[in-house]
Amino acid sequence: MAEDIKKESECEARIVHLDRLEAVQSKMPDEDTLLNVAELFKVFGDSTRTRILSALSIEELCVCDISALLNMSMSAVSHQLRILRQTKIVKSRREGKEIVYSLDDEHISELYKVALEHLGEE
Amino acid sequence: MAEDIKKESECEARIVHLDRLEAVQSKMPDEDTLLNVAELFKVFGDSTRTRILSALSIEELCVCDISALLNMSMSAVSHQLRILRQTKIVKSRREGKEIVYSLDDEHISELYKVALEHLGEE
DNA sequence: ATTACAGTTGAACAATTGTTCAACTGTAAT
DNA sequence: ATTACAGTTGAACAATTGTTCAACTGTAAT
Repeated sequence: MAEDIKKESECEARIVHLDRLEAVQSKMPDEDTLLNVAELFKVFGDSTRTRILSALSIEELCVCDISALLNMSMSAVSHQLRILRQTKIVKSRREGKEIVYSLDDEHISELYKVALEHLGEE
Repeated sequence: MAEDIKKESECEARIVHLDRLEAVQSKMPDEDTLLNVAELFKVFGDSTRTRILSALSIEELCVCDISALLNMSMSAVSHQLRILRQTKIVKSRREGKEIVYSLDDEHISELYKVALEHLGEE
């Protein structure tokens, strides 16, 4: 309904094409889904994390290795790995003193590949 | 007792698996490419921008419409559209008093779709 | 028991970022 | 010329975020 849109109490916006708006609104995914999409992309949207994912898409690595590879402190890497772990993008297992990280899902490297393709073509 | 214990370089990291590291390093894309990937994802990684892209993937819209759809000020929307324009993700054209925005590239909606799929399966 | 190592974690800080506000531009109609 | 509208833009502010630092945990070897 137009009720959802037309609510100028706080919003200053005027509706120019009401028909279009209603069509678009009915076809859009719900708010929650879009929030999740944004959240997923946000995790990918940091160069440290992108580099970690790029490395892990080739081979599993321990924190120490990643730290050396990126030339960053283990602490900094560990903080980022926590974010990747919490969003189910990487998983970890202990192996003696080391903790080995790998991608949690093959979907992840696909997303990464699609982005690379997009960049490669312009 | 001034004993000089500290003698390491800037990076504290030790290399644990030199062989692995070299293999991974040679297979990783160059620094610049990874930066671009991160930059692209970063643009997608904001819920306002994700919602704009979701809407534009259905139909082209003017700023006023988007503003009403998202229930946000035109200024806020315009700021985000500028970022999307600068990264070649959307394009705009003037039509009378309005400025109509649309997706610049079909790749964009594909990336968006892959992300939706990923979320749908867990 | 003690030591060394690999990694984690919270607090603190600096840098980045999204939205608001106010002033502005360009177009169309009066 | 003036007015109204659709949109843009820079400065300012608050909120978020990435890295450092220091203290900590867990495992393995002495």
